[in-house]
Amino acid sequence: MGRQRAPCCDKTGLRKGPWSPAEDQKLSSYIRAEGHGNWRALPSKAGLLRCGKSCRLRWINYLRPDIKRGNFSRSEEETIIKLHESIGNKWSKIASQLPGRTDNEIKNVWNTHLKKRLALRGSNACGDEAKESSSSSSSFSSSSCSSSANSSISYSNPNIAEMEPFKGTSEIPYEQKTEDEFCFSLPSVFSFSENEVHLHPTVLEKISKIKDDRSWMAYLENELGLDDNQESVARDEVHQLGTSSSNNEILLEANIDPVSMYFQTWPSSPPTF
DNA sequence: AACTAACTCAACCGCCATTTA
DNA sequence: GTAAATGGCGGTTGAGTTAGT
Repeated sequence: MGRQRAPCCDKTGLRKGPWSPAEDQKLSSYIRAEGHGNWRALPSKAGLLRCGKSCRLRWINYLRPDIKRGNFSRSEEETIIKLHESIGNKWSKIASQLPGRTDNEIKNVWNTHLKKRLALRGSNACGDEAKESSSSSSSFSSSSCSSSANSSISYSNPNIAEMEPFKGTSEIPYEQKTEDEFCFSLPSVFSFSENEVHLHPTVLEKISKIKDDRSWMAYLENELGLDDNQESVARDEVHQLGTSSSNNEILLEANIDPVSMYFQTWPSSPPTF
């Protein structure tokens, strides 16, 4: 420790910055054919003008076939929050509990959404938190209100290896006590277990947007003292949306190979329909 | 329509841990 | 046992995008 070391590679003549489709294709096809082996040696073997580290990162964070893209589900967010509470910024360990998610992605979600949300939790009541999380671009909102009420997971469990996997769905009855609880429970109404259906990221994004919009509208209507029936109406609409068989069919139809989708749609953004 | 601020996320950097010679 | 090589991790940055004025 503390000893001097050479840089990971000679950076002269190496490309930096965003990866081009051709580079992705080279890297991807090389690793599929040969495996990555020695990362440092890989770029020259694969014909890439990139640092080995850069290749590794690109593969792990983007090209790996089992990568899951799209917004984080409510259960994923809760998992992150709870694991972070237990082990701190151990992103790779947290990522190991979330198949298909990368440490980098989790770190980004934490820094952009979850950290702020928890900060608000500390200073505000649940109502304010609902506003924040509903305006977030992240898919579902989690909250101390809902998670503490519905989770049996110990927050301070020091032994992560023994931690139970979190349920992808949680049953929340419609008889919520407050509008806040109702708003927080909305995402659960939609929780299609990811073990049951494989949703395309773009579909997930659309659904989460609908959910966010509706829960936010329901919240606003209550905050503004609009028709008392609004909440139940919104609740019914939400329920219908979440349980409609036609929606499920649409989602099932969206089971598309993410790798092939990726190579069909450059630049590196989630594919669009 | 133009400008600015805020946000997102892919990628880089540097350090630490582990493996190898 | 030691030093070098390599892999992996977490923090940070900055370009691109979106939202607000």
